[in-house]
Amino acid sequence: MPNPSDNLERQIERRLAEQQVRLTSGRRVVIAALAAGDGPRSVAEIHRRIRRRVPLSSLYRTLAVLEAAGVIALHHSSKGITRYELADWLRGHHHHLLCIECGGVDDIEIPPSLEKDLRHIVSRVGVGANFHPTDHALEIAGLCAKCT
Amino acid sequence: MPNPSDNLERQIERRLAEQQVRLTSGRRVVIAALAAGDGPRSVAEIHRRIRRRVPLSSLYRTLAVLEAAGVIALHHSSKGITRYELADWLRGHHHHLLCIECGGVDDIEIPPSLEKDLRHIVSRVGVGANFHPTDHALEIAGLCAKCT
DNA sequence: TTCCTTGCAAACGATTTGCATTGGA
DNA sequence: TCCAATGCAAATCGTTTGCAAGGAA
Repeated sequence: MPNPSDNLERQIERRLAEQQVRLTSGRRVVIAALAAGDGPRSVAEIHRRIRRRVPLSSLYRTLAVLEAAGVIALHHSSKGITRYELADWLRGHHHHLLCIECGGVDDIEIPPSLEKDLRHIVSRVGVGANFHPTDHALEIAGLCAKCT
Repeated sequence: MPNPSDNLERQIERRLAEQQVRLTSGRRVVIAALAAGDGPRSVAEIHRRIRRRVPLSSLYRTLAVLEAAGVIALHHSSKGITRYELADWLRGHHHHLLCIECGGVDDIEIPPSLEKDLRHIVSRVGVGANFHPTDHALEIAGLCAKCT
């Protein structure tokens, strides 16, 4: 039985090969840590999760390489903390829930009908502002289930 | 004829007085710099704009105080740059346009009907995710008029 | 072999803090 | 007056880089 994350890894392998970027063991470790999460992770969180098997400097370089290759994407949230997550084409278009109590960030996929409405809003705003939208993100702040 | 920014300053004075926070000359300078902009400003931009009359360390402290008092709000955008702007209750609820070419960030107010649709989406997403929304932000990335 | 990648340590830029001084309510 | 706010310099934090050593094509 095919494991969906096997498939994910194969997609990433193909992408990196196309871009002539080597998939080394350290890079695999970092990708696995990001794939395991259900939201964007900070560099410090990734570092902790992989139990420091990849030194910080290499971790930063790895993240930069993967971002340039389009495998992961940056997310900017509270307190100037930079977070990374798998790119949309790997994990699907989604939005974020930011808890104002615990500071956590979670991914959320919204139903197609709502996503359609949202795209409609974005395109109308773009026309009105003489701006050409290529992407959008809805960030919802509030209290998560745990902190309610 | 009353100047709208006089009114703004009075609102801020009242708010700070309520919170027993002193409105010193340095803080006035910083607030004026933020009120003059039409989008969130980075610390470096503010520092330049006030011609270094407030040293960096004091500027950081001032921004922290104003944020705690609810007069200004943080905004997180590309490259881990932290930006500040007047709080929503002072400048009205709005969203952001992020240019992927020049890195600029601009404020945009969207028409009430679209804002209503957006609130509707947010509340439906919240219910579905067992999350209690208190605020939302639509960040639209793309090409600004200048960079098209 | 030939580059690319890694690890370490040092460098860097942004932000924070300690402390003595100044200034506002 | 009296405590909060300021300015400076030093400390700290997250991130980047130079360089020599290790590893994959």
